[in-house]
Amino acid sequence: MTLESPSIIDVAKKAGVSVATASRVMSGSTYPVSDGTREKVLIAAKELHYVPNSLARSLKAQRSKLIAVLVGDNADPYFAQVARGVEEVANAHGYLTIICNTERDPDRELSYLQTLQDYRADGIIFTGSGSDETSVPEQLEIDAMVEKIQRRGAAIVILSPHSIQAPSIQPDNLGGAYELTSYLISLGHKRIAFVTGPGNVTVANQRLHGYRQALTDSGITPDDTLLLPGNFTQAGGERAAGMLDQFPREKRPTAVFACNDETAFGLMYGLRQRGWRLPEDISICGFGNLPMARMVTPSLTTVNIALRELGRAGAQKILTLLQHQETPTQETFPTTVVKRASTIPLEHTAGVQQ
Amino acid sequence: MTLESPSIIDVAKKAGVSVATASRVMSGSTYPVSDGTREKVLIAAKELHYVPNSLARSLKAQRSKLIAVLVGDNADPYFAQVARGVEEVANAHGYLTIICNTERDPDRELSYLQTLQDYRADGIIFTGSGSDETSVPEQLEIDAMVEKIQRRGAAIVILSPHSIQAPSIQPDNLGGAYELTSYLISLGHKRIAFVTGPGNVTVANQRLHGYRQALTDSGITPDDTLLLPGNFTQAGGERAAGMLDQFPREKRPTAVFACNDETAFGLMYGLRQRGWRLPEDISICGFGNLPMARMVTPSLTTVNIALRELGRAGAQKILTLLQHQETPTQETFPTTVVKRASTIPLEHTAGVQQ
DNA sequence: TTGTACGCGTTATCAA
DNA sequence: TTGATAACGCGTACAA
Repeated sequence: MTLESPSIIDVAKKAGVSVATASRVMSGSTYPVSDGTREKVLIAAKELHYVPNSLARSLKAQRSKLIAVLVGDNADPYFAQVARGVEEVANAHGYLTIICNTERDPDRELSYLQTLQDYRADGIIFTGSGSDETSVPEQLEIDAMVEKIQRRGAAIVILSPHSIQAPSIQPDNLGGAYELTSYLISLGHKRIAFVTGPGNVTVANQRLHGYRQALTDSGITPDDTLLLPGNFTQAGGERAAGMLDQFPREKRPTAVFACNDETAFGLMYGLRQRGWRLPEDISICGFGNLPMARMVTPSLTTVNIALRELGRAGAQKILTLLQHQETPTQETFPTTVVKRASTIPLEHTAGVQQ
Repeated sequence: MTLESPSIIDVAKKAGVSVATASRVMSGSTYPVSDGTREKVLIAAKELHYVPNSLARSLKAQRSKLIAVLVGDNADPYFAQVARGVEEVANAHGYLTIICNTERDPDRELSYLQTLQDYRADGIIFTGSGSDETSVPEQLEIDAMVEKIQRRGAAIVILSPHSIQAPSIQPDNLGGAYELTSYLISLGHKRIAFVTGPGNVTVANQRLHGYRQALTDSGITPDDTLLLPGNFTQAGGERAAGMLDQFPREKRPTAVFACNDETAFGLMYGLRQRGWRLPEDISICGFGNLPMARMVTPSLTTVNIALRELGRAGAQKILTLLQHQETPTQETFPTTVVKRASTIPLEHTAGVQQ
């Protein structure tokens, strides 16, 4: 019983060959090794239960076989799905996946970038922490860090709008929001409220723009009193429900576009708590098509983003970049409207004179 | 502009000291260094934007500052919450968190253990992949691998029943299920169905035992025709709904205990699809208290497990073990019944003669 | 086809 | 208090 794990030296000794030869066999080098020798080494390795030390290997090779995914919160279903996709592809190619919860805090983001540089992470995937504020004090440092990481040869990919410069795959937030709003309009709705995202997160603003554009294109003037502040959380949705409940009856919107599903869930819950009937009293829709969107009552109309697939695509792009192969700098990821029971025609909405 | 990141040699050169001295300053060693020299090194390091190479450091120190969490699927809210807690504590102590999706497949579990051994992961947290079958062919290999990892000095902690030998923190599944079932009984229910978990996953069986025990203790004979097969997923819950719908009216249960929340969500959805009214036609409860449990309609009665806190506790235990400090081998993690709207007294249930 | 010997970036041991 | 050097385990020029 060996207390220490055996090194390649032990394998070489046991096989009666040099370390170089043993290494060539174990590392799957293309270097020629005679079949007999190869066999001996493999047997020795098996008998010793030899496991190569990835740390040493990485140190030597200047690459770690680590891929990190930076998310706001891995317990948020949106990020969880993306991370799952990343891990799938990473694992299939022999990479480990590191999870980094930034809590949308630039300080934490920067701190993680430092650490990932320390570990010589081969790939870093940003998802969903991008803010409009190009003027956050940390931005300069983050940019510098990113550049440094890229110079080292690591690959960076962003899966949502972000101020940094890197290849990206972006869900079509604007298009999805436009289509979804158009759908509401096609149902007859004109007074459509919008629950915003946190502060100046770009994704949320893209959806807001899509919403506005669709209204304008249909000859409806966007009404800013119908903009309710949210923050991508259920709690934010519940607060919006409270505000909605305060509207004078004649000014009430007949539909609400919550800028993500979580918000829509909270909104539905909050409205029902206050005695509203859904969808009779108001149509509601979200964005993201989380697994629960189908399950809630009424089932939620929303915009589908194939999140797991997005994660997979992101990881693939990292791998492609690491192989110095060509890949588009900017890719758009399609979104599609999913029509369900939470949105109904205006004429079926309660309190609407036919 | 340097293309390569500077090493400690560069720092030493620039500061005009030896590598040893530079290292002593940078690594925060307790070794005495004169203030002047220390200053010089720190300035040089700052100017060069020196970042220590964690790989080399780990290789030398024989520890990686990596903590891995093995989960069935990180997109499952249960695991996502636990992983979040792990990451919080890990990050606060300078560790990176690696996510490993085993898909409950022993082969993948084994493969990941190998890789984690390669990387000299300092801590490994198992959560929720434990099965009753001690006879899976891989079990022997997994046991051997685990022992090897522990011999190396790495810490292993399990957060759910698992066949391997390691310190554990176990949610009180049996107690929670017992209490929850007792609550249903106190509402007057006698015909209580149970939707099981996948195959022979121990967690699910613990909950089943709690359910049975509570029935027996109340003088109700458990009826195996009320056991519906599930698999911890929404789809499983939907299937169970189909089976429930087939029951002859007089044999219908008046309440269902779904052995996790996901299953309960699917069950509620499936029943409603078939025209059932909830909770009037049947009381439903789950297990886990996921964030969505409160938001569904009707809000779900369930058993709370402080999952994020469980993850935190697991990571803490890892840290404690790594410092060779005392920590209980077996800890129980409390669970509490959360009463909500999805369960009602028997006499309020439709079709029940008063 | 095989072996020798060095370097990857740190830290620890020893000597000065 | 400081410096030279070995070691961690691996891969690879270069030599044989």
